[in-house]
Amino acid sequence: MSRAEAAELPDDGAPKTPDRLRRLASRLLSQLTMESDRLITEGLAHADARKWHYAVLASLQEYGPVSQAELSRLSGIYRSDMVGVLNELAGHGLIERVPDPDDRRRNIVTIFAQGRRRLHLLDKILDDLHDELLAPLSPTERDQFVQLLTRLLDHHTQHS
Amino acid sequence: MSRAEAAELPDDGAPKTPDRLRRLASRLLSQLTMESDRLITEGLAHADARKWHYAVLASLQEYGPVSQAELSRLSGIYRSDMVGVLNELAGHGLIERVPDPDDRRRNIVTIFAQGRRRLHLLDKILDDLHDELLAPLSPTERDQFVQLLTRLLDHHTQHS
DNA sequence: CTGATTTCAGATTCACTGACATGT
DNA sequence: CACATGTCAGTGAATCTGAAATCA
Repeated sequence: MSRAEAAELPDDGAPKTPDRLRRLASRLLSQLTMESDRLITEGLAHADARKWHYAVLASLQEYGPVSQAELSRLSGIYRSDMVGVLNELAGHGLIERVPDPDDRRRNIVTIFAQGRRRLHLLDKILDDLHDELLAPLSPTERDQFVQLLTRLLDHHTQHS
Repeated sequence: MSRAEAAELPDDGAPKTPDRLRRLASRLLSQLTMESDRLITEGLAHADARKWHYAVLASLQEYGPVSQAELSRLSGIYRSDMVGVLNELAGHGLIERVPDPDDRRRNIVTIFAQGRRRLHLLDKILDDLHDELLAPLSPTERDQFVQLLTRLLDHHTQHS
């Protein structure tokens, strides 16, 4: 903490850390996310899958049959984009979409056995990919990292 | 090392954490980064600035006059997109771009006094925005967070 | 001739909006 | 009437590719 001022003696103040750019949380976040997205997207592509496929299958597995709008909220996909994802999943025989007799606006989406198998496969793939993503961190640090991310995200999704 | 097999016992197995979706580091990262980007972009927009402006000005301040290609490496902007950013900055009288007499392919980019003033302003704005971004974390935790991000990013930019 | 620099023109991807038809 | 759902068409922004002109 003693080497970088002086750049502007009199009235400029600004004793900012020299390489402040490389410590900006927002920049680190977006750069790391780009690497992460690349890694995940490529990894899933080898299995001919996309991350939204996983998000939808996992949500279905966890919450049982739900409407598309509900799925949209659970998985974070826009309801306009959900259509395409479900078309792909249904095209591979992983899910089924049937009209809800109780509320005829809705489609009820159900996961098939084959979809569950697919989910398990993607689970394994994602495990490996996250091992690669978090490689430099110890198990404890990985937990810390996820904890910190979760708290930040919760804070920002609550206030909005 | 002891929890994740057994996935194949009778039929469904799947002892996966129930809300595994919400613990996936990659998902947390991209979701948080979206919030972060929104926050930063909007905040800077109030001062009629973009994040690349800051990145370029900060790089210039730190490394002195450099060529555009060098700036591109330092700030992370693509060479192709650097042109537009520099045009904007030059249009506001914040920087200067002159051909290098020693290597006539290059332009040498220099920051003006007004650019330095602008940089200090953006520094303050970004300080506040990061305070908002990291609000739920204590000072120690913020350091931890930045540390973790840095280590991860270093690891992945080295291996590629 | 290989390779670097600035620049432009365009592709691609993705979150996001708006609107419409249908139904509650 | 206001509001929710599924669908489609399209915008805007940002990353990234490719190539041309100039020069080392």
